[in-house]
Amino acid sequence: MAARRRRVANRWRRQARRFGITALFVAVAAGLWHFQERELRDGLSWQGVTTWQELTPLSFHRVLRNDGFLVGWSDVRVNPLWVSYLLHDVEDPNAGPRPGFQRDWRALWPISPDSYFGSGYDRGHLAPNYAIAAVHGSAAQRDTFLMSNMSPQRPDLNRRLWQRLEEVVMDRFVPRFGTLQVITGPVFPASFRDNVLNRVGLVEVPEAFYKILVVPGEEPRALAFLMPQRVAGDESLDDFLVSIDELEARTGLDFFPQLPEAAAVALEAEVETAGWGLEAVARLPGRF
DNA sequence: TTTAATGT
Repeated sequence: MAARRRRVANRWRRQARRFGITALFVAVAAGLWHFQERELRDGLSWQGVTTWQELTPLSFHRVLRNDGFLVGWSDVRVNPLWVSYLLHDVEDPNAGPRPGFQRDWRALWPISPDSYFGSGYDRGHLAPNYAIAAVHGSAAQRDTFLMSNMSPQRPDLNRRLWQRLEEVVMDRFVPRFGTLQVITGPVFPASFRDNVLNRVGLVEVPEAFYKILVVPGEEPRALAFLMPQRVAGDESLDDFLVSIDELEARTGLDFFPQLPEAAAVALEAEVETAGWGLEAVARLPGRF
């Protein structure tokens, strides 16, 4: 009788030890994953990964790590709230042929490549095809065609004004400064009714789009644009300059959470165009 | 320098 009780107790002890070892292994593996993931994210962002100022259902998002860029994906708005990437000067910039749009299976909702069909909106890249492909290669280029990198854009914005801005960034600013951190994304209407109803299928339609350019360094400089959906397309780019503070107020995001307060004030409070040579490129004609 | 994308 006593021998049998001892056998049972021993079996339980062995089970407990086995469970403990498994739990320890899982904890260590999760810790290693977390540490490595944080390193990889930090390598794709300047002064910290963009996050919300206050956590609400509309500001909640999760970070999708792609080849060459990060996406702050919202399953509530069914949009990227921001994308973040680095561009640097390359010898012979060129991109392969456009690989075609793909569903992103990490998204909660089924957003297929044809889900904008007949809506009157373009599948607008946030992380751009050409610049990402030229700097980060063809695997990164394929990732820019994931539907998690798209937001509904009016054709006159996407193909004209926004395209001109993307071209100036890659062809003028990147060679001029060597390295550029870019954060870009949509701005949504304040009206809850629009948030719920103004959608292409499941995808909420933004009212505007922002793009932030930062030249990293001891004394970083930044330029920020806010462009509405309805544009003619041939406007001067400097018509759309805003401060980063204004974009943080409109989006509820903190774009550079590790930037010290004094540096943030210097960089974000005012529109400062000195040194960018914007006047020379603000009216360059579109490609299409 | 076809770096945007639709609809056929």
